[in-house]
Amino acid sequence: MGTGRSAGAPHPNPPLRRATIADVAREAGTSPALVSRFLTGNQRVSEASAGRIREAVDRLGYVPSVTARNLRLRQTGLIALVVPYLDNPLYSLHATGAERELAAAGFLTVVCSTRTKPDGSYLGRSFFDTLGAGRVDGALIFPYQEEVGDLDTLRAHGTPIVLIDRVPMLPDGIAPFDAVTVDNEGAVFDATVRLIEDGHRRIGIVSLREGSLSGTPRFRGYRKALQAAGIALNRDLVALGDGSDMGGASLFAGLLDNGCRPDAIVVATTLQTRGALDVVRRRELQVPRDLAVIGYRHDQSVLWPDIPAYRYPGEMLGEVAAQMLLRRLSGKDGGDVLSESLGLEFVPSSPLQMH
Amino acid sequence: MGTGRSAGAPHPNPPLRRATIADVAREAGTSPALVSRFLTGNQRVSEASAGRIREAVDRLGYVPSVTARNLRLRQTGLIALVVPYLDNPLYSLHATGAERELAAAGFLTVVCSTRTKPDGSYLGRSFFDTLGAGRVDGALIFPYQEEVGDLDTLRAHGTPIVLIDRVPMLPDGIAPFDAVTVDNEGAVFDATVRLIEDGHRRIGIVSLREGSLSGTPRFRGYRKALQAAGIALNRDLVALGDGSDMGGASLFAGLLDNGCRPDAIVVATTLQTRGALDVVRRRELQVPRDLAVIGYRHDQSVLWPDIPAYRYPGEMLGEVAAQMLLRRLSGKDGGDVLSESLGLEFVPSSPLQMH
DNA sequence: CGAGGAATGTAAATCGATTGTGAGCCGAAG
DNA sequence: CTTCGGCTCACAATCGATTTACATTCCTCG
Repeated sequence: MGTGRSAGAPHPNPPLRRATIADVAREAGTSPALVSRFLTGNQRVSEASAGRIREAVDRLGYVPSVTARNLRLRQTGLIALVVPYLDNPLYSLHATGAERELAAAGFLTVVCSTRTKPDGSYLGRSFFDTLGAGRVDGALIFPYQEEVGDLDTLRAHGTPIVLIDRVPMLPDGIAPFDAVTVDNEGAVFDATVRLIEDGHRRIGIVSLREGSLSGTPRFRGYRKALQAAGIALNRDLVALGDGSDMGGASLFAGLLDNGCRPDAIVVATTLQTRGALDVVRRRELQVPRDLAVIGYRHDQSVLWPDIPAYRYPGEMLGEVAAQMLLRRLSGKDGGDVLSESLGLEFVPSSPLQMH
Repeated sequence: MGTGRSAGAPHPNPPLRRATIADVAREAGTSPALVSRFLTGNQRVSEASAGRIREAVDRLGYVPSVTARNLRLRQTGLIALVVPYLDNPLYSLHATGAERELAAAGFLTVVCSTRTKPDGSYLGRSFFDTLGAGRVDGALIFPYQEEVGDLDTLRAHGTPIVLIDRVPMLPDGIAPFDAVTVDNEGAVFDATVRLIEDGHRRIGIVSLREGSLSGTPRFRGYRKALQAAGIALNRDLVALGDGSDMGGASLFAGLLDNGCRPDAIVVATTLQTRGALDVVRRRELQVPRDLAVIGYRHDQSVLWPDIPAYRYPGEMLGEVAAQMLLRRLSGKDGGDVLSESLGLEFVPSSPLQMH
């Protein structure tokens, strides 16, 4: 068998060689170990050495190699933020909140859109594979139904995960994932109750398909509120479907046109609210005179006409999820699943109203 | 001096040890080198070995360590996307476009908001320091004036950079950075010309402060169009200032109220357009009957009332910038600065109009 | 049958930082 | 004067993959 006397790769990529910890050690007349200890603060170093090292460091302009550090420490300093796509204010709000927290803790945020294909279809698990390969230290995930199986892939790799907004059903019951959710049931319940208290009886709802991750709780809130008030559920007043603004517009228009004559409508997502308001404007309806409407909104949405709405706490969602993940990474928490639910604030009227 | 017979750190973080390339080699009865060669495809491997390696790989569920690979190859597979903040549709559009391209090329996108402090002030260069530390292979940067000095810090580290949207002036002239910019001058020029052709003479403009990175070209477009038509510049018709929607609203309202009686107004940013339209609605102006307005928009903005506007190519901006960076990383390009300017498409009316 | 060359394979050095183990040195205690 | 304990510090192993420089085969051809 071969003996290979003097082999080794000299310089695969020799451009400007940055100073290494060894250079610093040499410059300071000490050993790499000591430099490392001084820099990380993991061990006391005599004032004399400390001074010499400090000097050497800025004489050489030394900056430690994060990659080398990562290899040794078996970590990456990266957190993945997995969302369907970023060009929706909702998700960029998540990103904003999460990134702020993570950056403060010294982590970089990697964004991963799972639906960037032109037709908006799912990218597939290849995606989670790259993430699972020790590529990131943890992940914040806004789950879609399709991702469920792949989530398990990731977890099998031991990557800590926090779910954002909703928690999907796994075939075998509830998924034991940490999660920060939103109390959509509560908001829709509250909205419906408000309308009832205002004297409305024929209350319609525009929301997401029942059975979908986000649709079910919303519809449940609606149903419970009616029930509590002793109002019978009228299927004609229920318009569930596509969550886009287009979808919201046609569902809303459908309610106005199918002869059920609602005197109030709850629109249960931000995009659908946008679409619904478009219909309101186009038909020149007077709200709330002709029809009372309560919608959903986030901080970036401009509501016109200016209807009351429940504010989706997007940024805080990202923030809280990040904090939860950081806690988990610190290993402070036991084995029990963490979970938190955020409420939606009722905003009587939109804030961009003063001039 | 010490002799240290048997030292070494056993396992700083011993949880579930993933299979390494050495394990695969052992399992396949060959050497790590060969496995590496097979996996990277850098060298032909006999069909026999290939088969055994393939088998070993999936028997062990081996996934290469990206970190180790990165250390050896002196790279990170990471591209930073530096924007002021993400909770503005504009920037999330950049992110969308960039991320799609980068992901396709096997890079992860790291988002870095430079203005996440509660008061929206600049995070400071500490930020660029972490990036410069070989933390990323390249960066896409949406530059603000304040970042200019720090940009140089980054470049000194040798990190390839592509600027998005605008290129800042450096104290010593033009910055030799690759960049993808937007032809704002052209758009505003075009808008003004359109209004002139429609017979308007008292044409106002709402835009950003002159002298600011983005304000100057816009105002220049406006000025040139007037000049070309032989119309004198009336300072009363010029409202430059804050770029937020609030700012746009008050600048726009100012033009209506300062006695200059404009019969048309160009609003030169997306946010300001949003604010201006808010004023239009509030005062129940009929556009374009009472006043002609041409604005800016991006794919996510809903314009109401429905005025013509120039579409800011946010997503494409991110896309093109990413492609440019990838080209630069591939080393194909020479030393000359790359530069590309994207036009703004004129949209006579907003697309979300059918139902 | 032996030389020459292509095809495959292997050992070991390397990327750059972290850390267990023990060596050297000092002053204090016996 | 010896010994012990406490501080500093240095050595070398390690994280896991890549790659150079050889070593081995295996053919083919003179």
